[in-house]
Amino acid sequence: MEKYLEYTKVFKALGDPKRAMIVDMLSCGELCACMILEKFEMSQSTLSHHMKILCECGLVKGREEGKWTYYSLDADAISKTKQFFCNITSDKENCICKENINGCRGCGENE
Amino acid sequence: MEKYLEYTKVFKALGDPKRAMIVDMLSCGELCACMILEKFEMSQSTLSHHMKILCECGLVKGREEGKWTYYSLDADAISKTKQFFCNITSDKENCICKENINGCRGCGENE
DNA sequence: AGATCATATTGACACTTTTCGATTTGGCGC
DNA sequence: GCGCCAAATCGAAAAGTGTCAATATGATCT
Repeated sequence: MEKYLEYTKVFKALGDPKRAMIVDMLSCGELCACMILEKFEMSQSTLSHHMKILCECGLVKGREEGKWTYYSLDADAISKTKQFFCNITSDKENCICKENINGCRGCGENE
Repeated sequence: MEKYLEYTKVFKALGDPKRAMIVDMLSCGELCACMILEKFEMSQSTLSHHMKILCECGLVKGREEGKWTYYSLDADAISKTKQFFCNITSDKENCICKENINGCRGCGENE
């Protein structure tokens, strides 16, 4: 159950087009906040807020260097997320849907 | 840009732990709504709302049979989503972050 | 030390989302 | 046709989200 919460946080972060674009931008390497800001019509505080969400879910890491902050993707978080997505979308043994659930006549027990 | 919107809708749908669990449940095969409902502490109207969101983003398909509605994952939507996720998280040519952007002194131009 | 620049934080607002109970719709069996 | 069942829709309340301007923080430069 906590596993779901952990990853739904990541999906929630990606569930905003601007944040998804930011991830896309970062996919080729580190960028400082000011560079990301240039590419969006968005106030500086709004960008900072989006970056915080991306960092808090683990997908992005921030590295401070002097007055600048450089952001980059966290490869480990990304591969774990990919795996989680594959997990919840592919067939497996002992899945809930294979249990015999009583009281639901729509599930094939008495037809 | 529309591509982002299309898929962020999917991520938004997965950005709720209960919906992620529902997807997980459906990963092994079709289930009727009543069976899903049994597994959650959630009102019937709330479940119906979640199923609508999952269907609207394309991840899930509903099939009506008599008074029951059976839900299942859409394999095509899933593989496309996986691909989109891989796309925005992996390195590529001509990425924005490789452009030479003026005015941002934090991006390595004058150090 | 004071000015300036890059970010982060705060507070406020509009908008969206989650949730429920109540109602509606449509199928099935008597 | 009538009542029952499964699911969808409606309306409302509470919580969460995206956004901005204003302010705070903290580093660098003169």
